[in-house]
This record gives sequence, structure tokens and C-alpha cells, in this order.
Amino acid sequence: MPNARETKELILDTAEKLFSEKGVDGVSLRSLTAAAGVNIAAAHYHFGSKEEVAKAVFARRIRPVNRERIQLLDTYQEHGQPSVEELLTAFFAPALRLAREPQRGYDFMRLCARFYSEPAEYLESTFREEFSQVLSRFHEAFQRALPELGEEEVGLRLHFAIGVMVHTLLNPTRTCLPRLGPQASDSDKATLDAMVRFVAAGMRSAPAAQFPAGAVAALSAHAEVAQ
Amino acid sequence: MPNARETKELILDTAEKLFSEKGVDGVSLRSLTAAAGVNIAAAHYHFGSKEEVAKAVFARRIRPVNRERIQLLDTYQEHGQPSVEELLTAFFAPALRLAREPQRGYDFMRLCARFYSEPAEYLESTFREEFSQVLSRFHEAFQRALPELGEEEVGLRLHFAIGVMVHTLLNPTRTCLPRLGPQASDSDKATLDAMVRFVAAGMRSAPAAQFPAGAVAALSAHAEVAQ
DNA sequence: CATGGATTCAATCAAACGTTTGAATTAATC
DNA sequence: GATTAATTCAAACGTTTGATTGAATCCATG
Repeated sequence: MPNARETKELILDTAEKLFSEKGVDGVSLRSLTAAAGVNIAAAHYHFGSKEEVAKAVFARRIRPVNRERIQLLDTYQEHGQPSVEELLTAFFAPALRLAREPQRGYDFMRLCARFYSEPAEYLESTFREEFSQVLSRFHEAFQRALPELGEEEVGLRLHFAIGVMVHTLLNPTRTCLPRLGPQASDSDKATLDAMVRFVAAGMRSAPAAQFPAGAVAALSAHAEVAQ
Repeated sequence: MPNARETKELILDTAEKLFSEKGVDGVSLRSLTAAAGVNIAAAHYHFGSKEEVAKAVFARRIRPVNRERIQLLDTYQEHGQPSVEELLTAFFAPALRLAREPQRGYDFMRLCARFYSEPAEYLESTFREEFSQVLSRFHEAFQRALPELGEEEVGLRLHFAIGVMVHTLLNPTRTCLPRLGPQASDSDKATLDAMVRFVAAGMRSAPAAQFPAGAVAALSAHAEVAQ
């Protein structure tokens, strides 16, 4: 049994890197094992299928992150009701701290976002399994931090907040426009800072509608502007 | 030359539906043409390649939307400096109005978000081409609406705002948690309303950092909580 | 040093992929 | 009614996919 441990982790490390770049669906098991310098059959021997490789590379890192999220939440809650900023920090910080890890931290964060957005069903369900507890805990905590909002409204806003994070992790520098989004020069801490402030303000915004004059008209099929 | 027009649009319509569900990469040209009831060679005859089919189905709908966004922006700007809410409405409303179209509007919005998140390079560049003008105009407009913020900060926040929209369009009802995100009962108008309020508050949030006590510690590698 | 389970390897499988081909079919033009 | 161009079609192209096989190799143990 030559270097069994090395082979298995070599596959996971390489998968983390390639999947995050090209998506799980965009990387063949052949190119993956070739890049790792191992035989194709080794991947099936150690994991059983490509699907299981993907699940393993995901679970390997997301579990410590989600464990830390809950521990941070626990710590904050020991000192009374956490503020919105504290809740957001407890949620965002472990992810961004992992993303900052020198070796492959960032690769994984992108992989994590890909798991969320790729259409394959097993990726979706894997993601759901790994996150259900964390999201349930935070949903509850935000509900208590924002008692004036309905449960549905809190769920909707938490959904928006996750959108900000997923999008930011997935598109760290490059975006549609050169100067849009975090710049290469920005530190992760500055990005987290900006993100927490942005989302906290959104979570706290007034529950009632202060809709601008043109909004309803803009949503109707109006001939004078739309075409 | 039997029903050339019908065949071409049949392919586009079917592609819009299938690509939005499974992603461009997740749908083979074979299954696509089979679902459309046309020969597989017809796709190559009319478009040249699968790539060109994807570009065509995207351009067909995004151009009117982005044209309307700019027209709405022009209309608002005729009456002076638009508010943040007006700018957000001008940006979000055309997309959500299309998403509300009875036939295939929603399919396309999801496709649009997939173009943004799928890793294939040509999807990315196509997206960038179609959006560069719109984003440039709105970046500039937000900069004027929020003069107290630096240009970089506005770009970062606009990036967050797009994240909210992409995420919301991509995950309309189903999410990791049953009661997270827009519910099936929510109307599009209510979702737009909530989205505009959330994002407007984020765009307007104080530029200086009011960081919670634990945030910096949470980002450092701290042994007592992380594990 | 022999045994045996663990691991690696080259070779191969059927299925699916995007693309191409050349003949058949359709509809307009002369 | 023959000619021509546009369109459709079944069939096949070569390549790549995830998965499997059975022989070879390794290493800890007896």
C-alpha cells in the first residue's frame, strides 16, 4: 500500500483547486487525476465516484467553518442578545478567515459558492445538508435581534445577505466592470468590513415601504419608457 | 425551405428553458434539439455551434432589458439627480418585469444569472460585453447620488447590490432552508420592494467603520473559539 | 522470506458529447 | 416543369466522459 494517505489528499487538494476554477462539472476526472499525478482508478478506489470526490472535498473544509460559526454565535449569545453586526460577523468571519489562508483557503471558498450555484442536484442537496443547522440557528438569532420584523421578512433579508456573500466570494476581483467589486488591493478585512456594514444596514432597514414615485409605474408595462 | 423561422426560434425558446434549469454546460445539444423537436444538425446550420446558440438566446432578451434600464435612468435624470431608490428601481424593475412575463420571462432571468455564474469563459465575456455600458452608466449615477462615498466604495457596494439581485433571481423560492428567501406566495412586486429597501439601506450606510468588538478577533486565528 | 491485504497501474468499456457529412426535401425563380 | 438555393434529415465522425477490470506492485505482518 504505497502512500495511500498522500494519494487521497492529493486528489482532494487538486480537486479543490480545479473545481473552484472550472466548476465540478467543468473538470473531468481524467484531467483531475492527471493534474494530481495519480491514476484515474485511484479516484474510484478511494472515493467510489466523482460525486463522492466532490462531496468529500466540500465536507472536508465546510464543517470546521460551520462549527466555528456556531461557536462564535454561542460566544456572542452568552453575553446577551448579539447585535446585527455581531451576528453578521459570526457568520461572515469564519468564511473569510478560511478564504485568507495562505495555501488553498480561497480556492475552497470559491468551490463553496460553486456548490451553491451549480445546477447539479447532488451538489444542491449536499450544500443543504451541510448548512441546514447553521442557517436555522442564525435565522432564529436574527429574528430575535430584529423583533419588529416578521419571520418571513427576516428570512428574505437573510437570503439577500447570503447573496452578497456568495457573490463576493465567487467574484473576488474580476467583475463585469473593471472598477466594480473588491479591488486586488483591498484586504479581506476591509472587504468584510464593507460587507458587514452594507448588510447590517439592509437588515435594519425600515420594514414599511417607502417606495419611490416611479417604481410601480416602472413595473407596469408602460409604453412611454419600455420598448 | 420549410419553416426556417419557426425552427430557429424553437431552438432559442427551448434553449432558454433548458439552459435556465440545468445551465448551459448541463444541457447537451442533443437533448436540447430533441426537446425542441428539431434535428441536431439544424442547430449547427442556424447558429454554427452550441456556443453561438447560448450567446443568441442571451442577447435576444438582455438587450431590450438593458435598453430599458438606460431609458429609465435617462427619464429619472431629466428631473434632476435621482435618489438611490430611483436608481435601484431603474436597475431592478426592468429585470423583474421581464421575469414576470407569463411565457418565458422567468426562465430567461435565471439563464441570465447562470451566464454570470457559470465558469465557461465565453459566457463570462458575453455577459461582460452586454453589461459594460449599463453598469458604467449606473456606477456613475450612484457616484453622484452618494458623493460622500469614494468611487471605490460605490463600486464595491454596487457589486454587493448585484449580488443580491443575481442571488434572488437565481433562487426564487427554494433555498437551503425551507423558509428562507422569497416564498412562493410572494409577489414579484413585494420582492422588488423588499430588495430595493434592503439594498438602498446598504448603499446609504455610513462610510466609516463601526466594527463590533469581536470582529477583528474573529478574523484572527484565535484558539479559544476556532477549532 | 513468504503471505496477504492494500494500493497502483495500463488497458478497456459503453455511453454521451459536439460536430460534420451528403443525400433528401421543400419552396421559390426562371 | 426544370433549376436553384434553403432547409431538414439520418447517419456517422472522432473525442471525451465516468467507470471497470485484472494483473502488477507495495508493505506490514507472521
